[in-house]
Amino acid sequence: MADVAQLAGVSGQTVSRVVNGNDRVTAATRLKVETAMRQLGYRTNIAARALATGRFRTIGVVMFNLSAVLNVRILEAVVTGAQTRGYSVSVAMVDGPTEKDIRAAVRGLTDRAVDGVIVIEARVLDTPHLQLPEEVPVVIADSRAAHRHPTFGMDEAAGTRAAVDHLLGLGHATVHHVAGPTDSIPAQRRRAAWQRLLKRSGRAVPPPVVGDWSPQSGYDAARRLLAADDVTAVFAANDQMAVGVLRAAAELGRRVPEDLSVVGFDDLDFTPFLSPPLTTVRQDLAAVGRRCLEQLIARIEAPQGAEASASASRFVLPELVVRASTAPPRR
Amino acid sequence: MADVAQLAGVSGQTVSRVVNGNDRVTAATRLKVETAMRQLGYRTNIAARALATGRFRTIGVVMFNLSAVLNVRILEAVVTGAQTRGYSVSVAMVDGPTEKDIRAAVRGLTDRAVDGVIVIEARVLDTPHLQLPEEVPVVIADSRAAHRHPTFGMDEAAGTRAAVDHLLGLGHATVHHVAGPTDSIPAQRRRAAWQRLLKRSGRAVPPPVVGDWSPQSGYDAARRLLAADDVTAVFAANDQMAVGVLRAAAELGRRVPEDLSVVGFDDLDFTPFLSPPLTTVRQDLAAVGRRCLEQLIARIEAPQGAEASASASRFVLPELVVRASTAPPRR
DNA sequence: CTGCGACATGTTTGCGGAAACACGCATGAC
DNA sequence: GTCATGCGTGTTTCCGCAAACATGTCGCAG
Repeated sequence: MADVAQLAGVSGQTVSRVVNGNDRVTAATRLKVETAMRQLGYRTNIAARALATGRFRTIGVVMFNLSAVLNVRILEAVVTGAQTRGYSVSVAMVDGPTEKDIRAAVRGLTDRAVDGVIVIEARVLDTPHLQLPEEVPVVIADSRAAHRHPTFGMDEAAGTRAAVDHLLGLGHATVHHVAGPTDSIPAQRRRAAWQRLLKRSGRAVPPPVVGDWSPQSGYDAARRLLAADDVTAVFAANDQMAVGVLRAAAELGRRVPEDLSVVGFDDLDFTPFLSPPLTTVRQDLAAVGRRCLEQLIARIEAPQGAEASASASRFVLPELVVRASTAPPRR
Repeated sequence: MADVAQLAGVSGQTVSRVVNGNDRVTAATRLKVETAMRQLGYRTNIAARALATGRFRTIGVVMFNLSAVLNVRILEAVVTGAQTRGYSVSVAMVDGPTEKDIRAAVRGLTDRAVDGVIVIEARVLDTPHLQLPEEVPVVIADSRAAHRHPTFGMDEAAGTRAAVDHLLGLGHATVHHVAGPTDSIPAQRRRAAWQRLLKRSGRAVPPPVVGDWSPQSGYDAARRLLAADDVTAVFAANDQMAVGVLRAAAELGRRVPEDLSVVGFDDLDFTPFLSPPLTTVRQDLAAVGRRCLEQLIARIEAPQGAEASASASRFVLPELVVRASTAPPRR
């Protein structure tokens, strides 16, 4: 910076002013400085700026794993959004499902210099109310609102209702459920909603079979489920497991949808091309990512009193996509 | 830091020594300092450290998009690896496929303070030899070696050979190809290898149908391909498109594998559960990510003369997984 | 008993930029 | 004509840490 200042015949402070946009600088001096910067290939050192300002223009994202396609979609939305707002994104992965692990990850990130943190899918076992250190603003991408921080997510109950009502409306006596892992919040909520809906309709609530989101676990679950031959409708907590269910049905000679209706969750890109095309629940995860980011940046840039802006609806509504894997039960 | 120093009754420099590990500090003073740090909740300010040392302990990753599952696997490996080595990871997404776009992204990253950059899938249209600014070490995750920077990737030719040889060995007269987009390097290489292999075996080389990696494009391609009824074997450049092929075959009444053999590429987690389970080529992308990271960190930490360590094999060998979507042609 | 090292610790300085303040000059009101 | 005002620019200082060098202390050999 000093070199630029000297070449342009001004003080370093003036260079700083030019770099940071329009403080009052004459067009002439601005031009001189800009020319000098270009000649010298000047790049501002962001460590120095961060040291002086206390801001990093970086946000941290905490994730549990990147195998879950849906979480990646949130990440993608956050990264692209952040980029256009002039922020960069630091990604951290956390191993365990406890609040302690998350806290460690967030600490690692704040040590590492971020202005704010987004936690994607707060899969916490040990506490229902995630509370993180207050050093920087935190926003959580999750489907329950119980955290101490602003939270955005899907309306899991609405998605589940769409699926269950669809099957019930088709005439099925009840709906069996292949659930996600018990330490996953979305899985918990889908399962709870499924149970509540069946009860409310006065249907039998068969014991759910728990999977781990993987196709293999869906397959295993279905093998167990389909041992009984009165099962006519299965709601899987995600599409991957639904694929496993479809496979098990094929192996057991149960035709879908004639003998068995199957509904998934997520609407992954290949689901329309399965045999049969899968009826599933579509979620707009990118919207969740975008909202998290907006909220976070709002908090970062308006340190106090930014609470008011919590107006935007916190939960995105999913949408049932009916394809060919569901039909009325044969009688 | 000054507060800690005062509380511990030592100089700031000694605190710095304790924080940065084992310079020679007495166990006693180390203990005093550590106690003081804990009492005060001291966290080292990494901006200041970066300013003083010129190092950021951050690496940047440039990606084209996060929809491609395989690229995400590389990212995941890089993030976890970096974390254990004490580095954090900054992700940048680049929109366009040209070298200019990539260069802009890398610049953005270096402006943003990274010690090195990993470029995942250098999808470049305008130049076969990607060359990036030399300010920091760059490593490329790609399946061709022509870049000016260390490169790690899959052996696309070997994977393609496994698939094509398998089909030819089964007795198919030739193999049709659903290719990936023309601006993708892996797609180009798979297509070129496929063509070369057919020629070398003296087989007819049918015109490939180009898709965009999506299941939909695979479906469309197969509809076109299967209009002719002498097609007995299809090699799709990725699993997603293979799913589309499977679907099209089902709709057209072609049984797989009796009437049509299909091979995919990637071995996504759900492929064993398709109907029929898909024969495909498995790639260990995590290994690619790990090697890129190792190489990059080696370069970062040994600024000069690190060239010698290019010994590790640059291309990971994929592996054919034979399942139920391939069979000898009916005669 | 002296002197030399080795080692633990303190002091000084600088990394590159921005905030706070100081300064000089032109302008306009009285 | 004098003085407050506003604006562009320069000066000083500090952000928090680590590198380089300086200092003090102790042990041990001669």
